[in-house]
Amino acid sequence: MTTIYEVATRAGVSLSTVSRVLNGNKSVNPALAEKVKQAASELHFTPSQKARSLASKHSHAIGIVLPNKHMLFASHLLFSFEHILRQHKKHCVIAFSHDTIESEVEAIEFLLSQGCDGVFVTTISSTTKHLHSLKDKIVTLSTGEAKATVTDLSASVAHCVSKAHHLLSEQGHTDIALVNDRKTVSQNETFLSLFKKQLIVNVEVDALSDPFLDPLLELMAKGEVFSAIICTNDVLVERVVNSAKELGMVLPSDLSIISSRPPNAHAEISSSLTYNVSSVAYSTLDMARAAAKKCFAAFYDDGLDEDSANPLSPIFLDYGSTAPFS
Amino acid sequence: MTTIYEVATRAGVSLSTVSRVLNGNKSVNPALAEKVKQAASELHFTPSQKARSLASKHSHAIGIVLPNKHMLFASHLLFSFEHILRQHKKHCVIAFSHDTIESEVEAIEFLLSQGCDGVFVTTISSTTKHLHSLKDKIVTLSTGEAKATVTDLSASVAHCVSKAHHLLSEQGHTDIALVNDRKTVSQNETFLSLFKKQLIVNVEVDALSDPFLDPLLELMAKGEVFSAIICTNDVLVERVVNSAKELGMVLPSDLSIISSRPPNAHAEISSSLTYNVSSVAYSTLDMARAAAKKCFAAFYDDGLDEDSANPLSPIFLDYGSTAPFS
DNA sequence: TTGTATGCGTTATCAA
DNA sequence: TTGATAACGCATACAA
Repeated sequence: MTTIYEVATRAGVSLSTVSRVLNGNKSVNPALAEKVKQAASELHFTPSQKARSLASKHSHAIGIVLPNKHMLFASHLLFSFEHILRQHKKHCVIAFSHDTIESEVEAIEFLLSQGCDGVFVTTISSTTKHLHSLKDKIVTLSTGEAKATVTDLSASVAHCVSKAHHLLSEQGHTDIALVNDRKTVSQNETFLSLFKKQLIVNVEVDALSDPFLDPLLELMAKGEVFSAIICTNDVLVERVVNSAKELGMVLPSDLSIISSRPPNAHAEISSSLTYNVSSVAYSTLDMARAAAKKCFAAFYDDGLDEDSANPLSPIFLDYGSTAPFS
Repeated sequence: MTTIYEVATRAGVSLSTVSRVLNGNKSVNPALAEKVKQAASELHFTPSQKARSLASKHSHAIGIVLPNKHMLFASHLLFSFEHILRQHKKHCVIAFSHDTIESEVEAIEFLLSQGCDGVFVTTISSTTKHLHSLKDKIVTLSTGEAKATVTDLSASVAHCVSKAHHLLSEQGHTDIALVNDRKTVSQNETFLSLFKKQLIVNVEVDALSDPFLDPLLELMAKGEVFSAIICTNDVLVERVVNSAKELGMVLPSDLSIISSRPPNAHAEISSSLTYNVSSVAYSTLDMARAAAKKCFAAFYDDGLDEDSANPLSPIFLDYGSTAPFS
């Protein structure tokens, strides 16, 4: 392994000059700088991360806590996250939480003990007192409404529902129904006020195992008319679509259906659906970008500048399952 | 951060004694050792990986190259791999290759430049000359038959086919057919000799897009009888199953069907199948174990001992789609 | 068996 | 602007 010292001798300067040039922050004589760069490239010099992280405060390693082995969503997020990190010459150390708070804490502590500058948690985002002491080393993906005490990436299904509602409203729909399986949404007065109370069906998550559960029929039983439905879950969408077809409805002209994906779901169409459903969801790329930015700001002094100030916002994926109200 | 030196003073010994106790290799006075452990735990001492990796030769970081964002198989492998690594106090740095050789090389070099002791490559496993120089730092998951020049984990679909054949033979089947989409298998004389030539259907991968392709009909057209079929691909299985049902066959009594999964597929049943198909595949846990073992042996002096010498072998997942021949 | 001293390859702090 | 030199926290060869 070639060291900074060898580069120094070859360039005829001291090692501290080399360090300055390579880190490029301090002012150096351009002529010398050129010499150093030349020598460095000739020797194929690669600074030792080991030494570098010992001498400086940072290891340039960022930990990421992943949920479990079925990481459909997380794999996309991880992919983008790693891509961004590598562009900034930082690397990504992973650890799985096994969907429990204890294991999540374990994973975080492990990553930190391994020298990570900080940790990005994509899972439960529990913020126990245990973690409170190292909160400035943690960025979480907060998918709920409850704010954590750590730096978090706020992404919520309520925002998605809101965006979906907005889109439908723009298309002229006034009677919009909500088929909801989220406690967080059903408690969020702000978003619920967008809907007529009668046009909301709340479905318990465990009730989904009942194959006879038919949200569409439940809605119709209320005797109200509606021209569009927002579902917070793909299974619910499937039920509604199938039911609508059985009832002889023509989609989307008779009924606009839109899926409002939770933040930790793909921003991609579900292959199990027989009907392509438009959806409102967060882009994993956007999330990764936002997460990286938060991490850089929290773990390092110099924040990532880039095209700044684009808050995390749901995107609309139009697969033609909504139509203007006529 | 509490250092080894503080532990030393508190325990009333020198720092080298502390180092010895904590690394547990050299002989130390049990009494002193106890003191040191006590002091260490009282101070919540956690050795700095940064310093440790600079002073010693190892960073205790192992890189893993993942294929792409759709990592269905790799996520399971990663999960198990990380679990094993963490048990041995090593951590897992990831990088994605984007399914090209160039990006794979990039990923490997990046991981190595970040100080990883070695890299486990789960993807293309190309072994260009470029990588040959650092072959002792690379373990690959070789899913083909072609041996790489680096340390590799040999896993092949041919082994799976062989195992499937063996299982069916044990059940009394003598006329076994093979529906194959793998070039590597169709060139492997050893395994093909298990089958009667007439009972082999080779399907080009791109031919799978043709919905009228019916391997079962092709087989039957050969005028031979057979009581069992081995498929090297889930799509093929689906075709065979559907076709068999249309022909009025009762599964599995009329026909045993078994899926011989390629090494880089889940060892889980595919949810897209309407019929549960038994399969022969590698367990991702086994693969992770084997990979970890190879990595430890290649990157560190002390190999992982554990229950040694269990070579990677396909497992049988019985979902009842095979029946004894009668 | 234990303690001392040196080195690992950088970054950071001083003088010059 | 540059160059010595001191950390960084630990492992380890060597001396005691």
